[in-house]
Amino acid sequence: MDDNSKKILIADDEPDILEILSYNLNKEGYETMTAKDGDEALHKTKLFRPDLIMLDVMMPHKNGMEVCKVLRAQPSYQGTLIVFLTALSDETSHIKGLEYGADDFISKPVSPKILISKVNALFRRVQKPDDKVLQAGNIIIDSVKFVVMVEGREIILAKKEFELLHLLATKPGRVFLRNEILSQIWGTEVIVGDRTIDVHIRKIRQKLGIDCITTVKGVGYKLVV
Amino acid sequence: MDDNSKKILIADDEPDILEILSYNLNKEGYETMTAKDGDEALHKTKLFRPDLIMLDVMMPHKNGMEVCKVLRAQPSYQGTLIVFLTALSDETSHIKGLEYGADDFISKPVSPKILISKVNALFRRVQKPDDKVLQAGNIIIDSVKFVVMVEGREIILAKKEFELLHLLATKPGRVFLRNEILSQIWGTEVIVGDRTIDVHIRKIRQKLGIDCITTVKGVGYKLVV
DNA sequence: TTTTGCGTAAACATATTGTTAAGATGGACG
DNA sequence: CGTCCATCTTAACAATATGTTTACGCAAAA
Repeated sequence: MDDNSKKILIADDEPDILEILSYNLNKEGYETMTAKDGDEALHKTKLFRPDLIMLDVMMPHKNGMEVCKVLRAQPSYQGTLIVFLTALSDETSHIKGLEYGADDFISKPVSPKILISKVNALFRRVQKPDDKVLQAGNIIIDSVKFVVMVEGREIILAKKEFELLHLLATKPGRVFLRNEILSQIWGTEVIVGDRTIDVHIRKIRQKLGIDCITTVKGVGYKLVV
Repeated sequence: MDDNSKKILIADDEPDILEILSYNLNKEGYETMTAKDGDEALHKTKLFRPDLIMLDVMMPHKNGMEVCKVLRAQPSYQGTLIVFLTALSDETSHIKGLEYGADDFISKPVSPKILISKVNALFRRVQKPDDKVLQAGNIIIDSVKFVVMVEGREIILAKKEFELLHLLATKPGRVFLRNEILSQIWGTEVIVGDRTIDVHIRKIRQKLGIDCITTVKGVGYKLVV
């Protein structure tokens, strides 16, 4: 954080937006680069490995959602922060964006103050070490004791089940793509069938007794609070 | 170094303060969690049972003094350490804080050095002199006499068995990974087979006669209370 | 309608641990 | 110095929990 050599890629088809954003981020000490469409964004992401990517929702050659989906499906970019640039009114984009694994939204027209505070907050959040005790709603996940507490009951999960629930609980409400889950829990070398995740999800639902994991068809799973 | 794993709750409405404090405390080996106002502090205190609570005097939804007063009124939190975060000049807070049962004060802006030394000092002060005798549930482990008491019976364990049980009893409920157990009891140079741990666990279970050690498959063992 | 994606249960495969007994080691002691 | 004895470790096998696949059903989307 003191060495603000964080790299930020900004993708938007309007040159004015690119300029305003990079001007303000540069002033704050961030290193920026720009792309004018989705394909260029993907290409430059591979090249420069930015720490944060700001994607305009509406862009030529792959819109923001598509770029996000492509990136999130690859293990190497799952730690990368992704922020969407949306029109102020656009509510549906927020919902869809979360499903695809966005970390935040910035609405246009952009206020420099909000921009900076959001970006700073995101980086702050990321570098925090993983908590040993997670809480999401009335579920407490204790990695130290290796138990899950639900409504006072103490529930024992098998290892994979525990890991899966723990992953979802790191970002409650956010959807995790099936690819993301696979690479986080099984790693990239191991290859397991599609039904495997379902079965584990089912066991978790069964053992917890409450309906806390929601299926987002065609996308993945998320923990609801 | 010394494996503290003491839990510290930090309550402040300024994110920057939370970040600075938890960063420094984490680096020192403490486990931290945060709250952004008084109500959240109380809630998380009940949930996570921290060993020390750092309260900003000025917070939304119950200020530090109020939180302190609530906690001190309950017997279960009288052993909990409470520290106030105050502005440097604020003399009256010190006096009032002492009346409410504060254990120390840390003035903002916070110096990491002072922070760490104060926190360490507080824990040193409350540390029990007799950790030669551990108790977990109805099991008493006496490192001086080298015996274990279970339900009045005096049981003699072999050296390795004793060390293993003692290790588990230092943190009842916590899961110890097999690797952890190996490095703690056998050290890093010695290499023993996987079954060795199992056999010792078995002997302990057999000798104690009660089922106090739980297997967490794929992870390790823990002592239940 | 056809296709796609997910839920479910049972069968199957695997990994991890429990158990037992048999060497290996080293100290105590005559 | 040799014997006894407790402890530690290992190997072999049994038992079980866990993980994965298969097969099939259902519902919603194309």
